[in-house]
Amino acid sequence: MITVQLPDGSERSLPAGATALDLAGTIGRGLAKASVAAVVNGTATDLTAALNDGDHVSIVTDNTDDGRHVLRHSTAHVLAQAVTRLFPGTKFSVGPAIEHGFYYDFDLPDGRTLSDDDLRAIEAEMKAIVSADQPFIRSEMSPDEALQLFADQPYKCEIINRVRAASGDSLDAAEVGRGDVISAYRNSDAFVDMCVGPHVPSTGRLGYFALQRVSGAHWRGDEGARMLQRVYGTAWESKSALDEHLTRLEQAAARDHRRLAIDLDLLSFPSEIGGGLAVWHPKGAIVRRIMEDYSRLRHERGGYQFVYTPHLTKGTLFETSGHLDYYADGMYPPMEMDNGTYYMKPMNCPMHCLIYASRQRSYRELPLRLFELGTVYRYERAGALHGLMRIRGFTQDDSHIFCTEEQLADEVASLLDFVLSVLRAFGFDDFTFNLSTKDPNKYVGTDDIWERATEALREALERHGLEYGIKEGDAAFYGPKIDIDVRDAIGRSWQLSTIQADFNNPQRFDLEYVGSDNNRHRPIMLHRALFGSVERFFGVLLEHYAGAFPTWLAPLQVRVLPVSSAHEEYAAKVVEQLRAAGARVDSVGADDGLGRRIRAAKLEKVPYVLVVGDDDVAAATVGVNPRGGEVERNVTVDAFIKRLTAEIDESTRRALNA
RNA sequence: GCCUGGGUAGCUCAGUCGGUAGAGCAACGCACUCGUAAUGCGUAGGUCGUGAGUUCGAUUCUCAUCCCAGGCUCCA
Repeated sequence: MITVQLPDGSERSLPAGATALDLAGTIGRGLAKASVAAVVNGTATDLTAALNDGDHVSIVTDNTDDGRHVLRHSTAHVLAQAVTRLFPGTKFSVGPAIEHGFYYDFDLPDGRTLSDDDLRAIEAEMKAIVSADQPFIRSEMSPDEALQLFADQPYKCEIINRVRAASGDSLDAAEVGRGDVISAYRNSDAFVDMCVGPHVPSTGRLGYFALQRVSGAHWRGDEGARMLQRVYGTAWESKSALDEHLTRLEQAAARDHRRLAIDLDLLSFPSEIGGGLAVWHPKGAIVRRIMEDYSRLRHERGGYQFVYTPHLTKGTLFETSGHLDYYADGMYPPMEMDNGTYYMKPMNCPMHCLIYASRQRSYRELPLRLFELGTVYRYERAGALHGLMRIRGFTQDDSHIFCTEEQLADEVASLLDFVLSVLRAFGFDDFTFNLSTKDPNKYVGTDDIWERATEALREALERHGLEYGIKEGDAAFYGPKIDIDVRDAIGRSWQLSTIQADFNNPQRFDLEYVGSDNNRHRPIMLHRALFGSVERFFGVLLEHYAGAFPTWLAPLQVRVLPVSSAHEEYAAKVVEQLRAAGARVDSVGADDGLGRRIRAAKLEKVPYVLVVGDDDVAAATVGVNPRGGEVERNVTVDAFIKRLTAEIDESTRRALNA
C-alpha cells in the first residue's frame, strides 16, 4: 500500500502501483470522469502514471485552464495523426496548446498545401481517431534513441539537437523538456510524437473540437525559414463549452469595426486609393472631429504648444535622425525631385526637433511641450494591414517634450495622469502598464543614461502606485518606454498610449539648452501619444461601444419622428429647438410606418428617438425612446433639452476633469 | 513579402460543368398617415475587381495585377 496526500491535506491509501486515475476513482466517479491529468509533487503528470508513497497529488479536471490545456494539446496530437494518415510522408514540427485552442505545423509531402476542404477531411479523420479511443502511451529515452525513433522527422531531430546543444527555446521545451531525457507519446503503431505531456489517458476523452483555419507559418517563426502549413483549432471539455466559444467568436465578429464602419456609414477604404488608406464619411468625421477637438482642448489646458509640420521632407532629415538606416523598408519609396530626394514622413519627431533647434533655448523654457495631430505614412506590408488597426496613413496625437534629466520623472508622472484621464474620458477604465527596457543588441546612448532614464520611468509608475510588467529588451533603440494597454468591453486588450524616452534625436539634431549655470546642456526628449493613432483609437472605440457611441460622441444624437405627416411641422419645430440647444438632430417624415422608422433609428444606434403625435403637439411634449432604455411619454421639450444637455455636459465635464 | 480563402446590385449572398446573371435588405415611385424595432404594390439598379490570353463566344478556364479576410513575419 502507498499513501498520498491530497491538496486539502487529507491522505488516501492506495494499492502499490495505483495511478492518479485510480485515486480520482476512489474520490468520486464524477471526478474520475472529469479528470484529464494530475499534478504530482508540483509536476504535471499523466493520470496513468504510477504514484509513489508520500506523493502530493492533485487532480486536474477538464473544466479548468490547466485541464483545457491538456485537452487541447492532446487534440493537437490527434490532428497530427490525422494529417499523417491522410498525407503519408508528412513531416510535423510543433503543435502547442494556445489560448482557446491549439495549432500544429506540418510540412506536407511535395510541398503540398492544405485547403479548407482538406480541413473538413482532417476533422473527419480526427473524429475517427477519437472514436477508436487510442491510448496515449508515454515512453522515455535518451536523445540518441530519440534521434533514431524520429529519424524520418527532421524537425523533431532539429529540436532534439538544439536542446542538446542547450540553445532551445520555450517552444522546444514543450516538446522535449529538459533535454537529457526525451519523452514520447504513442497513440498507435503508426503514430508517435515527441512531447513532454501530460496527455489524457486516451483519445476517447477528446471530441469537442473544431478545426478553424489553415495558414502558412514560418518554421521557428523565422521569415527566412521554410513555410509550413499551420492548422488552427479550438477544443473544449463539452459541446456546450465549445458552442459557447463559437458563439463568442460570432459576437466579436458582429462588433468588428470594419463591419460597423460600413453599417453605420462611418468610413471606407476605397480600393481606388489603395490598401490601408481610409476616407472618412460625414458621420465618421463627426466622431473624429469631436475626438480631435477634445484632444486639442486637453492639450491646450495641459500646457502644450501647438505646431504644424509638412507631410513631405527631404531624405536628409531622416538620414540625420537615423530612421532611414533603421526603417527605410517601412517608409514609402522616395520621390526624386530636382533639388533632392523626398519622402512621406513616417513620424513627426524630427520635424519637432527642428522647431526646437530653430533658435537658442533656455532652461527656463523647459519642459517644452510641442503638440501636433500629425499625419504620417508608413508602408505597412500588405499582409499586415487590418482595417483601422493597422493602416498606412494615420494621424498621431503626437507630442514631443524636451526636458532636463532632472525633470524627467516628474514629467512622466504627470503624463501618466494625463494619459489615464484621457483614456477614462472615452470609457476605458481597465489598464495595464509595461515598462520596456534596453535591448542589449540594439541601442544608442550610454548605459548610464539608460539606467537613469529607466529608473525615472519606474519611479513615475511607482509614485502612482501602478502595477506594471517589465518587458526586458523591448525598448526602441533610442530609449526606454512605458506602454499602456486598455481592456475593452469584451475583454480584449489594445495597446494605445505610449511614453518613450529618446536619447537619440537630441544628440543627432545636436539639441541644446542653456542652463542656469550658463553652460550648454543636452535635453532629453520624450515622445508620447495618448490615442496612439486617431484612426486606431477610433477603431478600438467603435468596437468597445459596438457602434453605440455615447451621446457626446454620437454622430446623430436625436432623431425626431412625427407619428403622421400632420405632425411634421411640429417635429420640425422640435428639431429647431434642439439644434438651437446644440444637439445633432434630424427628422424623418411619415412616409413610412412609425415602427419601421424606429427600427431604422435603432439600427443606426441613435441615442434618442423622439416620437411626436397629437398629444405632443397639444402639450409641447415629446415621447422619448432612449437607446437601451424605456419609452417615456409626455416629456416637455424643455425638460428633454435640459436632460440631453446635462448628459452631454456631464460626460464632457467628467472627461475634462477625470 | 509568404500560406490559405475571397472579390457577382449600395449591403449580405446565390448562380453560371463556357452561351452576357438572381434573391433578401437598402434605394426610388405609388398607395397607406400610422403612438414606439420591418404596411402593400411596383420600378430601377450589375462591361460579375482590373488587364491580358485561350475560344465562334469568358462573369465562368489560364496568367498577371489590384483589393479584402484569417494566419506567419514585421510594427519607429
